[in-house]
Amino acid sequence: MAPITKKPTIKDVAKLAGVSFKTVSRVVNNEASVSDAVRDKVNECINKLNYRPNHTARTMRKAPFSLAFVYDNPNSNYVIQMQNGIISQCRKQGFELVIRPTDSKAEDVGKELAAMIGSNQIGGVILTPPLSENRALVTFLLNQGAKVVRILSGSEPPDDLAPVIYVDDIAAGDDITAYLLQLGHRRIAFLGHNPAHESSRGRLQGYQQAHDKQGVSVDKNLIIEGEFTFESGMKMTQTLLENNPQRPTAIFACNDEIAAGAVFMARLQNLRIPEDISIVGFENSPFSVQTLPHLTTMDQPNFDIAASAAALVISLMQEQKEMKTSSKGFNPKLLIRDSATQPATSK
Amino acid sequence: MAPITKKPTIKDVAKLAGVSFKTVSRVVNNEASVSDAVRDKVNECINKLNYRPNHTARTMRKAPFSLAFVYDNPNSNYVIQMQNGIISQCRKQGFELVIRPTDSKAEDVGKELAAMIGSNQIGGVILTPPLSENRALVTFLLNQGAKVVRILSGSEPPDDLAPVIYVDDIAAGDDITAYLLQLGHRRIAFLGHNPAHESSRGRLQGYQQAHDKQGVSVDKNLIIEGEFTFESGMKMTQTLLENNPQRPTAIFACNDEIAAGAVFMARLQNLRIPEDISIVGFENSPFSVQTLPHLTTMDQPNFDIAASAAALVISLMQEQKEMKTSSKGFNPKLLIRDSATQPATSK
DNA sequence: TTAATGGTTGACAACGTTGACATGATAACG
DNA sequence: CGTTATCATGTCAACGTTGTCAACCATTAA
Repeated sequence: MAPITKKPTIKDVAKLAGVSFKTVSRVVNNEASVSDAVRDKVNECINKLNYRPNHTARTMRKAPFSLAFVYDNPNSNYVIQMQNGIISQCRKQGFELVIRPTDSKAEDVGKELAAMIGSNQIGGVILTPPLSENRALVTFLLNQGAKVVRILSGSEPPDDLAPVIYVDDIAAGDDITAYLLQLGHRRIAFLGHNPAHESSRGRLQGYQQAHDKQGVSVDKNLIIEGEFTFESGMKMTQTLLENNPQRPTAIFACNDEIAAGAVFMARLQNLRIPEDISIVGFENSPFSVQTLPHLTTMDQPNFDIAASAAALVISLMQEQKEMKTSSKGFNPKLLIRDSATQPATSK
Repeated sequence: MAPITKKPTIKDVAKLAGVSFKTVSRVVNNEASVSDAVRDKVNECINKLNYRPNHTARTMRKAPFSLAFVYDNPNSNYVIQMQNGIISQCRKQGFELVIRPTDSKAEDVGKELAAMIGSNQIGGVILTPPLSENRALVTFLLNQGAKVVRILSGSEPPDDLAPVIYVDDIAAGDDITAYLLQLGHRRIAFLGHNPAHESSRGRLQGYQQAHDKQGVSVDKNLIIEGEFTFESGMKMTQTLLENNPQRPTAIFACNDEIAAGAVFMARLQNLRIPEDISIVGFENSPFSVQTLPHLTTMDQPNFDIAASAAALVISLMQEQKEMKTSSKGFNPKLLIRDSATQPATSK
């Protein structure tokens, strides 16, 4: 293809087709009242000139066609999955995505985003935890005139501020704990307790709930605090094994990265998995297949969650109404692989 | 902060300050000939109204202030690091980043990007391997009128098509191999050979080169083909150990993920690291600290590489000249941690 | 035959900004 | 004092598109 000299405009197309540029605009926007003959001729000229409507001019005359994805999350896998989900949806609807990583100083995020909204670059924002838990930020963004969708942990939207895509960590924590209990485990450790972390709280609550349902009591010594990292997973496992001479028969790790660390540490201690100790993860991230054996885990459909959030913001941007009722929930599903089995004693 | 009714424009500021809107424009753009008194008053009014220049209108009148980052890479850590580096630079210079993941079908990428360039959304593109190796794509994008910067493996730019940020994998492969040789290793395995993968080729070449310099011959059986993944790292290690009764004393893994897989598998085979076998990685990714011991590796400054690529595209977009000479090279540096030591025999 | 209808099309302004140019005031110079 | 250069500011068109409204033509109803 030859180098282009200048980008063709709607007027160039109009001249070539012998119609007014307004008619071309009508064709481009698929408006009704254009005769078939004219429509065909215009389309032909558009192709001939390789004309692309100027996104910028369009945005100026109408509304922004871009949305922002704000993340403050050390987990690259999570971010990339979310990002890909959002982009996939954006592409389908002709929207563009602008990325905004941040360093958790929520105030600065607010200012920066306000600048982007104020400058008409973006019309909508998708927030993930922990940013999405910041109600002040949400309110602030709404007041700036942006559409906001939050991705949150919970069994229902916490308020009517803005639509929420929620993931039920309690039910999921319950499910996977129930699975371990049903296998016969009675001493199940919980790795990754973190009161400041919404998902961690939810999963722990589900863990507790499943025990209660079965009338099994929880040994508090088996609940270990830590970060959502591989390294922390190793350390927590070490702590767990050192402090509990009566070894737990199973470990519920709060995410796959912790679980991978737990598998690694357990092997270092010459424990076989799952024969000596069962280990389950959470999220179905790439980490879950970076262990031997592969992890039984909860499959959390991040891509779909993100796509669904994107679809929601876009619909908010298109309709002018508020649609506060359009929240949607996702339930992670148990994904059985090879890292959990019946405890030795019950065999 | 109260909900805003309508975004203030330059004219609102002008009215409030009692000057013409052109003067406000001058203040906003930091142009010279504005008296201090007026400048101060205008700035005051800008703050009072919380005015933000409309990015869209600006883009239309001048040139696009956005660039695209195109990736086709399964490695989330890499993508996120690059992305963060680019964004950090963009932010400094008031540019915006648009993300474009793709599924390696180069032709579609070209079309999509052409559409974005044609519609004036973006003025520049940053390409990473393997997309950046596709000269047809680069030429195509240049012909569309975009500025292009490629990130490539090599010791110098391969051509004058467009500026290149290049990472010298050969020198780096040489460096880390030389380190192992200098420790006394004579049987060093190479994991992750992949002729289709530019970086893999370069690192292997460096590996060979270091051996040649020392007059040490390479045992071809120690060069194992595979993917850049944890799982492949495990498999390659297993193959390596099975096929070589005379065990290598060190492993050079083509990246940290492979190395982590190697560490895991070596442990499964009851090998101590580094006492029984030294293992080094490449990239200094998060994987390099997700093993015990932490990996000696080559530190590849992805963030800085990306920031530098971004700075380059932006300068190309700003200057109208071509700047074909502005390529820049990076050399990964040896990062010594705990996974490599002298071989047992030489102790 | 005339008026009303409905489907196509075009003329023009507008979005918010910057660039080119014009104007007015002040300072510098002979 | 008159002329010119310099600085500060303003006026207006333009970027490429869409919204508003008017105009046109062909058909149908009265």
